[in-house]
Amino acid sequence: MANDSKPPAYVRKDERREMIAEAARRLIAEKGLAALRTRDVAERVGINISTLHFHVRSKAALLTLVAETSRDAFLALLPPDPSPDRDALAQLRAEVQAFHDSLRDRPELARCFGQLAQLAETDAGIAATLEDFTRGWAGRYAAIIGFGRDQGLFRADVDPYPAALMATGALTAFAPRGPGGLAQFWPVYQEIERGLQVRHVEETDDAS
Amino acid sequence: MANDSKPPAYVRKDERREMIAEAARRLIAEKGLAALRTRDVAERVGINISTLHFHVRSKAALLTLVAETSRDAFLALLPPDPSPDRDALAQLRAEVQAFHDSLRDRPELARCFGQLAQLAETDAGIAATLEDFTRGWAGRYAAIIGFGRDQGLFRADVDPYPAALMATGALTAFAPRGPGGLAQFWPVYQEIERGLQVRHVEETDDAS
DNA sequence: CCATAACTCAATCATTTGATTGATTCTCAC
DNA sequence: GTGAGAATCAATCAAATGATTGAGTTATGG
Repeated sequence: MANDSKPPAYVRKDERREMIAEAARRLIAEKGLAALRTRDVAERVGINISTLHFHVRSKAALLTLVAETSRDAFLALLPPDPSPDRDALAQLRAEVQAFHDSLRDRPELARCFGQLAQLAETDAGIAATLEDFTRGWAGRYAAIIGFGRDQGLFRADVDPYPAALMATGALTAFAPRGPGGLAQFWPVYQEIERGLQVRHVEETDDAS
Repeated sequence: MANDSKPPAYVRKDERREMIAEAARRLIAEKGLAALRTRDVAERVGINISTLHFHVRSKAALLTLVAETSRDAFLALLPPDPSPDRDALAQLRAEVQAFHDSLRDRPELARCFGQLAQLAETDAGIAATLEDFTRGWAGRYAAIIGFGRDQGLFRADVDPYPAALMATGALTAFAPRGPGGLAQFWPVYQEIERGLQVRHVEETDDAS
């Protein structure tokens, strides 16, 4: 035995890069992007700094790698693409459930996005990666909300894209240590859902 | 004349600290917290590094100063405190308008909060400053929404605090260079408002 | 088995960066 | 005016940090 205590010393480039990205992602989520040091990343992976630089040219390249792999990892957690043929409310709930689970099981992902956003100001590549992701993600919500409106489940006067920005924006607020962790996640979602749905019997009997 | 080209060389401690905080705030908003250098702050203020350290003990103290002054500056921009005696919808709109204007006129403030959030993990003082602010800010929305419910303007089944988190979360998403700047700000608010308000005539005539 | 490529590391560099020291200049109460 | 305190700066330090060099070590195709 004694092979579980000794990870393989030699690892293929692709796999090593993934290990490096994962370590960097966690460190960013833990201590913040401002405190990210290439040395710390190497140490967490269990390799020498020069080995890290062999696999990832520079710190900027490392951040690009983190952005791309985080985006891919996050997208892989999403449910099937929106469809007009399925119940929109169920699709919305599945979408939100997937996001909730990602916050619970892989909090580094969403936190990384928040941290990397500050690089978007100066790094065009990261900006593109992030914007593509954000647009695509909100786009899924917009599609579902549009289907729900057409299905008569959601308000007829709902504007899908702004409503999608509202929903994703509200939920994104839970990424960086949400108010009381995830305790308020579902109550907040309940408000989103109630706000979108058609209400059938609502009377104003005390109007002056 | 020629007094507009030569700022006073000697400035009182309080004022200098405010100048330093303002410069740091802008730099954080521009290049991100990760790229903040005490040298750059001093340069922007137009003073020597040692002068900066004379006024602000350390970089950590600088960040604490930035957090506190940003909180104060932001709170000073808010409308009068919520009241059950005034129209809740008008109060909500005033609150959102104030936030919108702060994003437009002093974007450093909201951006700084986002950047400083990453320090909350390790710095308890900054964490407290930020959390106090967030709780208080969302609390205003919760109060207004509660009043609106009691006034019959908002849904009877609205849960004020989660709804407030939904609203502030959705609007906060515009702080770090929102999707297309502030272009989508009011459409998103429209969705929030519609979601909160009571709807009077909504029929389901195609139910199966 | 061997040679080549792929991977790893110890040692080191050149800058950057937060911070200090001690001298200098300005302000203001008296 | 003048002296004491407040504010400023040039010069410098020590540590941190991104990156490189060149010499090992391991895997793999032939």
